Amino acid sequence: MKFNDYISIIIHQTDLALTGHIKSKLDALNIAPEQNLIMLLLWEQDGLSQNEIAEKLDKDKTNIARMLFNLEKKGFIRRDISQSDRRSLRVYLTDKGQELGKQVVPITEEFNRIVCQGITEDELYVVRGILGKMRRNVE
Amino acid sequence: MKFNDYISIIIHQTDLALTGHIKSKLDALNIAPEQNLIMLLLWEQDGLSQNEIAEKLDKDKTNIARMLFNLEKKGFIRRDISQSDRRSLRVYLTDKGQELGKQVVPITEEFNRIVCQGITEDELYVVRGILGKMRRNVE
DNA sequence: TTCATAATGTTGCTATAGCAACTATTTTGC
DNA sequence: GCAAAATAGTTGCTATAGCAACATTATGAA
Repeated sequence: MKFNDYISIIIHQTDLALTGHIKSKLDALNIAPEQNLIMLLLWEQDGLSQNEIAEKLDKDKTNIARMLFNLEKKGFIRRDISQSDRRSLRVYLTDKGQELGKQVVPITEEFNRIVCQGITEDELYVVRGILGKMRRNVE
Repeated sequence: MKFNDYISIIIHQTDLALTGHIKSKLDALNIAPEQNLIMLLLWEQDGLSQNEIAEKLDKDKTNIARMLFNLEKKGFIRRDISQSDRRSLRVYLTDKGQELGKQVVPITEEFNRIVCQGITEDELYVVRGILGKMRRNVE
C-alpha cells in the first residue's frame, strides 16, 4: 500500500491546508484558528465552563485551559470562579471579545465559501456523512 | 453560521480522531504517526534527502528535520552528508528501521480497513476528489 | 458525618505544525 | 572567477494536541 492510498493521510493533508489558510486570514486579528473555535462557541453562548467548552469541542481539557489562558491574555475573555462550584471556571466574553466577532465571522464564512467552491450541496452532504462514519469507525 | 456548518471543522475533528487512533496503535512500536509517514517513504525509497522528504510530504522542512532527529535518536535511520552536495543530508534506514516496517505495515493497513468500514469504493473515490478540490481551492 | 470517589483545572511532558532568521554551501550572472 | 542569489538545514518562536500526575473541591456511600 502506497502513501496516497491511505485515506487518513489525504484527510490529514487537507486539514493542514485548510487550517493553514484560515490561520493566515485570521493573523491580522491576532486570533489563532483553534482559539477562534472557542470564541465561536462563546459568541453563541456566553458563560460556559472550561469543561463544557472542552466537551463541546471534543478536545482535551488541557489544551482548552491553555488556549483560554492565551485568550484572556489577549483580552478577549475573562474567567471567573463559578459561584456554585468553586472548582469550575466560567468563561465570559469581554467587550473586545464581542467586537472581535463582528470582524471574524465574515472572514470565516468567506473562508467556508472558498473551500466549498465548485462543490455541490449533495457532495458536501455525502462527505459529511462519510467523515462521520469514519469517526465512529475508530471510536 | 453554526459550528458544525463549517466543513473545515468536520475535517479537522475527523483528522484528530483518526490520528489519535493510529497513534495509540503505533505506541507499542515506539513510533509516532508522522514519524511513521517518513518511514513509509523510506521503505519505498531509501536514501532520500531531508528536502526531498519535506517536499513529498508537503511539510515544512523544520519539522522534517526534527522528526528525523528523533528517528535517528530511536535508531531507525541514520543521516549522512551527501557526497555531491555538502549542504544536503541523505537519510538511510538502519536494520532496525527495516525491521520496523514488517511490524508497522500490517497495523497501518488494518487501520485503513477499520476507517473505511461500511464505505464503498465509489464513496471513497468521491471523498478523495472533493478533498482534493478543497485543497486546490485554498492554494 | 466522614471517608472514598468524582470532577475541575493545572503543570509537565512529548509530538506535530509552520514562520522568521540564521549558517553553510552551491549555483548563476556578469 | 567572483559577487549575488538560491538552496539545505538548523535554531528559536508560537500554537495545537493529548497523556499522566497532581491539587482542590464536591459528591456519595456507609
